[in-house]
Amino acid sequence: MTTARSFDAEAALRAAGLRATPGRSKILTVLAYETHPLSIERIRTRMGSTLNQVTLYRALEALADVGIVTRADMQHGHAHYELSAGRKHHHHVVCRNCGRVEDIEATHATQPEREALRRTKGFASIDDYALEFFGTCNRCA
Amino acid sequence: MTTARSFDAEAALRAAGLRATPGRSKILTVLAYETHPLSIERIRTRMGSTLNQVTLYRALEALADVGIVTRADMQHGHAHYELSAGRKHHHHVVCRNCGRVEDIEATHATQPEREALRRTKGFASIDDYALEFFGTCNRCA
DNA sequence: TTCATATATGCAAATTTATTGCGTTTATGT
DNA sequence: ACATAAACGCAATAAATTTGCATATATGAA
Repeated sequence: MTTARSFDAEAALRAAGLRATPGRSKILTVLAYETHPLSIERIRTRMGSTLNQVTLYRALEALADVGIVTRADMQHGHAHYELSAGRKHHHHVVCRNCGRVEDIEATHATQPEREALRRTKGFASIDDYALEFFGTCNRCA
Repeated sequence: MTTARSFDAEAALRAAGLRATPGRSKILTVLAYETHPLSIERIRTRMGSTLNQVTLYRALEALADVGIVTRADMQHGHAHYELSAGRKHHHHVVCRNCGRVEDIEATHATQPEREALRRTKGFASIDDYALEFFGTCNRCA
């Protein structure tokens, strides 16, 4: 399994056909130490904010396009990203009150993408899915 | 089952403790005729754009708070809303290329919220979830 | 190792999406 | 028909994201 410490950002980038620039490597290193999806703002501060805002947006878009990171929506009004490479697909539980996020393992025995594809009429392929739960965390309850 | 034609917007509003204003009723009527989540922009144009932008945002927030509508994220960079009152929980399949959306019925035998709650450590309750699939539609394939 | 070049970055500006404050209007219960 | 809390509209602002273009750099080939 890919752990935070052993994650090789540059290798992942090159394997995906992207250039291994310092900025992108730093982004991935930051994300590799996190267990939750981070907002762009957070990624920025964790990086030390050397990378230009626009570049950060573009880098995350590129990383998402090749599947190294995944974009998640926590209904907070802005995008969140997390490392997907080397991680098991998992779901998020989001506190409606304070925004706290907890990961839970994927619960499905079967691949939900397959099941979903069988049920659609107009789709040729389904390659990913996002599952978010919403509720109240213990601290807010 | 609640169909588009029979949906009583004013009754739904009052039952939820909200005032039945023309603007809100119109929003719900618009949504009732749709099978997909609509962007705020779309809702606005479908309404005939009499309602102020800010009021529209606030109305949708209020409607989402009481559960009449549901907010969905199609990874398009802005919020989408659909009527939830009277509809079965369902999922969305989103085309990454053109944005086309197709609904599919909920596939789970058990309530996923329950399963999720059992698996969390820090949550007191989970009352909703969102499941979106991403892929390529036939037309774009 | 140097070089050519597609790729990535940075800056400034613009756009899109969403929010706030506040005074006025209106739906609703009495 | 009245009082009043809830909604609304307007103007301004904030937050999130994107675009165009000039410069810099990672990478493969010579």
